[in-house]
Amino acid sequence: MSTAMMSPDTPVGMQLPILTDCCPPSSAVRDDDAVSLAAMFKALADPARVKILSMLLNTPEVCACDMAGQIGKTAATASHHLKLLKEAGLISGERRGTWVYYRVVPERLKAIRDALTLDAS
Amino acid sequence: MSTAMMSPDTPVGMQLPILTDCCPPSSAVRDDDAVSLAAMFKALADPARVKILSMLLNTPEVCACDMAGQIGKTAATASHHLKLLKEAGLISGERRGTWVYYRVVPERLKAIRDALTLDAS
DNA sequence: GCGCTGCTTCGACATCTATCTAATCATTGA
DNA sequence: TCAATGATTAGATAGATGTCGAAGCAGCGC
Repeated sequence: MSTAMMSPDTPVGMQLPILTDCCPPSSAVRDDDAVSLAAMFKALADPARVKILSMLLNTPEVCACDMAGQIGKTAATASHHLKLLKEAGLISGERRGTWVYYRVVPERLKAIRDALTLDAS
Repeated sequence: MSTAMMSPDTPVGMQLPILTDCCPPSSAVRDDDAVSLAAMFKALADPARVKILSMLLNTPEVCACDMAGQIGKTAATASHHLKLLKEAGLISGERRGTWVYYRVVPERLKAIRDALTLDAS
């Protein structure tokens, strides 16, 4: 596991900085940050949920009554996916009479985008 | 399922645009786009893989020999996660002698960020 | 060649997930 | 109140996933 291993020889011709250790010791993200980020990614790790989010990115809000048709699944399955997206904080739902309308939560999407942005740029 | 349903009554006081249909008929993303996007999200849907990616965002490249230690799992498990990230096109690995170095694929990250960006902004 | 070390693959197992049908809850209108 | 419609939940099931130990593969140094 090499806790204090010497640097592996840098091949001739490499212009990369020679590190004093095999890897930088800096821990990348805190454990709980990694967990919460992974939870958001997991919420998007299904084509049906990607479609739902995409619909909501194109339109201010979408009625649940059309979700099932758009993703080609039953209403129960659509409701399941909407629940997962809502639990991840990526969308919010509001009942108005008979129908339930969903919309995106922009701040959460920004959090994901920021986590995927290179430090150098 | 309402293929041509009349708009549900907009509650009094709503300032939202009155739609002529319950939902806009425009399909959000193509099926295969949703599938490939979901595959990338799935590749990030685990705290260990989020940590790995985060390490690679902070450093130009990271030796596989330290991945296991950083994520707190065995080398076999780390290799498994690295394989998934590589198969999703999010990272690339290069063997140089004894060690294998991984780095991020910036274009793929940008593709994800773009998919999460609101059309209005 | 031989051993050493690092990385990957294999096999197994417990857990989680997507999907459906059926049942239940919520709201409206008669 | 009752029936109708939309949304959610419950239960069941097939398939996917994370994890580990063990085995196999790839370089390096002797």
